[in-house]
Amino acid sequence: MNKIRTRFAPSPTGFLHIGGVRTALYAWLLAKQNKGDFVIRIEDTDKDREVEGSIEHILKTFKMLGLDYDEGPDKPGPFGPYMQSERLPIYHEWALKLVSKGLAYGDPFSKEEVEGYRIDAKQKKLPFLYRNYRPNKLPAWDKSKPLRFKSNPQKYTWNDIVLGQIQSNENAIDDFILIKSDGYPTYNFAHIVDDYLMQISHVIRSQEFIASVPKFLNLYQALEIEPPILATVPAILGPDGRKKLSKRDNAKDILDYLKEGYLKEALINFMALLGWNDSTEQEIFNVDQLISKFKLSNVQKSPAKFDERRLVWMNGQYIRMTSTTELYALAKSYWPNDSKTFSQDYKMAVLDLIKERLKYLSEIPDLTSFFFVEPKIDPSLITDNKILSKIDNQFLIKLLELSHQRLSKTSFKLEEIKNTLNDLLLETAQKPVVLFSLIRIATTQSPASPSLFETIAILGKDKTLSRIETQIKALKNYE
RNA sequence: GGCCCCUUCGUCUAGUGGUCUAGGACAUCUGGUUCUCAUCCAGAAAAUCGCGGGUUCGAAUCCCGCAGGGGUCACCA
Repeated sequence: MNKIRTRFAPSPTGFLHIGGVRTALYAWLLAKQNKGDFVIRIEDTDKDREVEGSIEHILKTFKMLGLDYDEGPDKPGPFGPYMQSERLPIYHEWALKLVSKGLAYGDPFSKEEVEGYRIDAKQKKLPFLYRNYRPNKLPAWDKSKPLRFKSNPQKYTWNDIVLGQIQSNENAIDDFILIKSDGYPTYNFAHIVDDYLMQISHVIRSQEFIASVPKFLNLYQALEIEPPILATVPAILGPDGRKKLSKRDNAKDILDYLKEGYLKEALINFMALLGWNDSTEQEIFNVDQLISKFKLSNVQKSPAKFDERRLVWMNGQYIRMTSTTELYALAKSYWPNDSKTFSQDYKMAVLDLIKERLKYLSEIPDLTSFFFVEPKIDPSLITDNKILSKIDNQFLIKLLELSHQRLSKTSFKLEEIKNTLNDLLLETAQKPVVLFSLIRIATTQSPASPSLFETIAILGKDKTLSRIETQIKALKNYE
């Protein structure tokens, strides 16, 4: 059996979103699973649509996700170059093969004329078929006009690993353009030549190409080459479920997810599961498991809507599975500026504490600011608190004073803090909801924060006590 | 309009003729975990399997129609 070689062939028109990367991921998984090759080929045959910097951006996305490629524009291999714009002579050579066989001809019509035919067909509610207008005597190609393929309409039945058997009729076949008048090939032509020359075994692509497959099959026949194995992955729809995810609307750059602190393993797991599962109830798969379990034949036929909440959940799962040491390394660039002067041990302890409520790393500053900066007193935390607001101010002050006094006598080890405050609970006959909430507010000035004992243990004795003092003063000022 | 593809809880999905009065996960709701938020745990609600016929003792699963959705019909990929 020939080596399995898959490819991802983006055009450099911007960034990659969930949909694009998922298609690439499936191709990558298949290659890895079979010890094959994964190739990146840049389809830059439309100079008008090209966006500056896209290629670097796309390659960076692969690198950041850890989806390594064996050959690509910046990774030469035996079948290069991997930029279509650098392969123009190859396409011309193949085009001439068709010309010499009488299977390609110079387009005799102007753009306007073709457009006229198209409108005419539309008005008559007929499919527009260029071949109906094809002259009997094929015009020669002088390269100032596009080169068209002389199609040979017929029915096709082919097998798609995901979709199964697909049939088409003659109407799906038409004379399409092989080489544009600017000398660049069209996608329809270039990808077929390249996939063949690059010995691609499996072409995995998204659904919008399915309608063109009969045309491709017709061209393979004319070129007398074998088509690769085809697999069509379903589209990914936007959250509204109406249309497929697109850059125009809501789709986000994968690199942005990475920047926000989504872990690459979570992103990969999530994308893999958007349209694939291994027929079990397992939801969390590490990359190795994905490689060994992935099967194209298990890919869903119907399109899936992208629900970011599931991604958020999954990222949380991965954050919790990651050791704090590892997470600390990943989180380096996310700490707030004010944390600069604090030690690694301190930050590590903070991270360990907030880890279980972290959804993505860019939440770190919001969740941790009070560990690094003296928080501003926020009176509403008490006045808006259902229970504390009903308690007499004097009594709150007294509780804080007692807490201050008792805590000041301890060594501030976690166990001791715990015992001391529990004792105070008994002594003052207060419920945790009163005493602990009060101290928590005094020390964090935050509506939500990690558990009290751990929080103040990390904060340390000095800061804890001074913040309680500050709160007492503030309460006294309300008098 | 032609051609092609798709159709199970709000969402991602399991399911390949009987074990399905349809399972899991996300989201939602409720309760528990000495304080808030979260985590975790337990539980609830949530799909008459797009609709209509058929085949069969028996269908989400097979067949036929229909409907809805999507894609495509570029000198874009």
